[in-house]
Amino acid sequence: MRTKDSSKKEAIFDATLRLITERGFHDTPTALIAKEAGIASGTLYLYFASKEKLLNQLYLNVKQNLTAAVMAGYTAELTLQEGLELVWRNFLNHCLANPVAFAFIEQFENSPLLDQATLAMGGEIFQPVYNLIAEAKARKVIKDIPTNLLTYLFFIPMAYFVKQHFKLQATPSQADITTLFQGCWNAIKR
Amino acid sequence: MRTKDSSKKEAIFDATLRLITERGFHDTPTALIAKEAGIASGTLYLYFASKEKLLNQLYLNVKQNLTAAVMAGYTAELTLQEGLELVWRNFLNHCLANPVAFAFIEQFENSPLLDQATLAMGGEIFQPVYNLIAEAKARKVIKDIPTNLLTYLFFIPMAYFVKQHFKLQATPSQADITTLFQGCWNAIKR
Amino acid sequence: MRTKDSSKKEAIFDATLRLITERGFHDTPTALIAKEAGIASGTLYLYFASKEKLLNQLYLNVKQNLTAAVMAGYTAELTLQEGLELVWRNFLNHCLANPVAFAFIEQFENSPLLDQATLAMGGEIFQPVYNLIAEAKARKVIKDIPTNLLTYLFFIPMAYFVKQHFKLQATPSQADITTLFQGCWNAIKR
Amino acid sequence: MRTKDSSKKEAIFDATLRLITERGFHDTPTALIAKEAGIASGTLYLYFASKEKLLNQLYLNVKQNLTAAVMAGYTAELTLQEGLELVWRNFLNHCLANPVAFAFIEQFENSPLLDQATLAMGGEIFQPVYNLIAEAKARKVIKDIPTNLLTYLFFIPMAYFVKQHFKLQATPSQADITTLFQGCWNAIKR
DNA sequence: AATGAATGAGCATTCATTCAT
DNA sequence: CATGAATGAATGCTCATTCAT
Repeated sequence: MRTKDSSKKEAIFDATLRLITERGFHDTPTALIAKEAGIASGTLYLYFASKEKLLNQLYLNVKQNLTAAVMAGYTAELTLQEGLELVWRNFLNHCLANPVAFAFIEQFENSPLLDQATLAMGGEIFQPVYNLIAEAKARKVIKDIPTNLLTYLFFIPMAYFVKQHFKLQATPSQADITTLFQGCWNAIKR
Repeated sequence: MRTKDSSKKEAIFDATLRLITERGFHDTPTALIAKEAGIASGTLYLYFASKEKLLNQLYLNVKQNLTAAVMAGYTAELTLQEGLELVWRNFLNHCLANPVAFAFIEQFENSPLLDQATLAMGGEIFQPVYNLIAEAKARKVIKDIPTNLLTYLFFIPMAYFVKQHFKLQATPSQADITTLFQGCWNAIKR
Repeated sequence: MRTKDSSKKEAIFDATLRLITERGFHDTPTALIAKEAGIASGTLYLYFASKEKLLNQLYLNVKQNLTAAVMAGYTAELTLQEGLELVWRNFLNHCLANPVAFAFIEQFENSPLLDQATLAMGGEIFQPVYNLIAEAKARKVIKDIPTNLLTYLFFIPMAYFVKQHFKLQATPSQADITTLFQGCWNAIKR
Repeated sequence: MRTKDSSKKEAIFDATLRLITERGFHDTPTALIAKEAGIASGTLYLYFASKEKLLNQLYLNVKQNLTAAVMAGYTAELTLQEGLELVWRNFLNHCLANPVAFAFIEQFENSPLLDQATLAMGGEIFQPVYNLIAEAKARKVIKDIPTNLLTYLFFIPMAYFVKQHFKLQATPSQADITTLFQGCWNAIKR
């Protein structure tokens, strides 16, 4: 008996991520995913119940990695403002370093394949970041307005910025990044 | 007066828009679009060379309507700050009033079906809005930073805000809208 | 005493019989049979060369049990007429008590999976019953017509009767049973 | 526009009937049915919603033909006994002439693919035959026992007889047929 | 002997597009 | 112009069977 290798799950995730962002959900047959992952087409169904389930699990996996990267290096030693900037830059850097992952999240969140349960879990994954925002608000470092609005103002322009660069296959300049951060910060600071 | 042709094209656009946002690209067969548009399935191909072309043309059409709505009511009498707020609120209101159209733009921009030529034309359509931003920048009403960054900071959080409300089927409060506008404005103002 | 092997074979037979009659041939994967039998999917192939072989062997096994039950209690003390009635009622009772087994025989005999060799062996298994018929014929208790016709006339209406009751999940009344026996008997008696 | 030809439905029925009885339900892919029917694989779905629906409709069609054949030539001029014999022989002759159709009915009635609605309709189709039996009973030509039992006693042995001959690819003798009829008649006559 | 992960051929069904009418 | 029947390539998924452990 061969043992069910968890590395195989990773291989499937990798192949899927690459193919989906290159070709879209449609036009990415499971047979192709399997081939790229180096397994037989049927084997995929040993690890995932359906293509849809695979995609949803991949989404969670990618989002988990994103959150981990975003919170990396955060310690209580940092001031809240420093912490927020760290998080903002971590987010940006992770997206730039993993444009495929980020493109997938964007694409999948706008797709009917994302099921409600996964959406909910995806929200929870991001909780650490929301907590940081909430604390900064409580400590009066940033404006006292709804947390979701703070998130939109602080992160979304940057996310869109990254997406545009990915689409155009361009690399953003440090100057632009700093300018953008200033703008995002001004939007929420006290 | 519309010719017979263009009215049929409109019918196809309408049907497509509704179906796509309800069911997604992948679950919207051309046969269904034709049926909803009140024509035979083959007739669709007299007006559009392929499903992909139809979608790209629809995208342009929707974006055109959005731009028109965004610039509605703008006159030289307004100060630039007043003009920007008008434009911002027009954008928001149009999206809220046409959530289907907006959802389609979002979904399509994150899809590999959007071809490069259409993407470029879509950018041009929005030119009037960019011009306003550029002028405000030149007149030192807002920061002197790249126009694209200004656009992201000023519009994108609001667009995302609308999208979230659409997903949750909720109506945003006037208070949130005003708060959000303040944030967007703070991000770009001098 | 059963060896370890034969008990496993029995377990496979039991599981197959139950599953096939519940779900039909086409919806009963070998993997499920193995699971229900408490063995690994590969193990099944240590006992049977293929699914088809398993089914054919099961058919023989079930038919053997049926024949044994049908002849149970038969002794030389009985008159031939009494013997035939005993056999007829044994048949009916066994089928009612084992509707799953009977349904399987019916289903399998009408399936292309039944191979010629098995069909022939199945006929031989029933030989004791044919012998009884033949003897009754020789002793002029029943009509002097081909034995196979006698079998059809005497048994088949009852078999069909049981099948209908199984399909409708109903239990036949004693009155109907007696009436039916009278009919079957009238068909063959001198 | 090509017109939806009803002869195509017939062609599909014919091809299905032949293939199913030759190879069984499994091992008869829709693609093969289509090929044999001289149409493209997708075309089949223009005429039948699914393979299962096709099979159920075919069953009804075949049963209808059987009933029509069974009642052929029946007139009020005949005595009830003559009528019953006509019907019995019609049944036999139709089955012998259309062994494929008969094998299909048998196979399908023992399959989980037969849906409840079709089963019910199939019963109704046979109503004329039941009526004849009921009338003969009322007129005291045959025994006063439940109609279903009369049907089993009168028809089922013959049906089984035909099935055996079909399986063995043999042709029954006139002598056997007459003998069998005598038996069936004795089973139900007053 | 036993396991169960792995295989890959095979199948029902869909759908963008074509074309005879 | 318009129709909708016809096409057939493509796809997600199943399952009997094999084989490394």
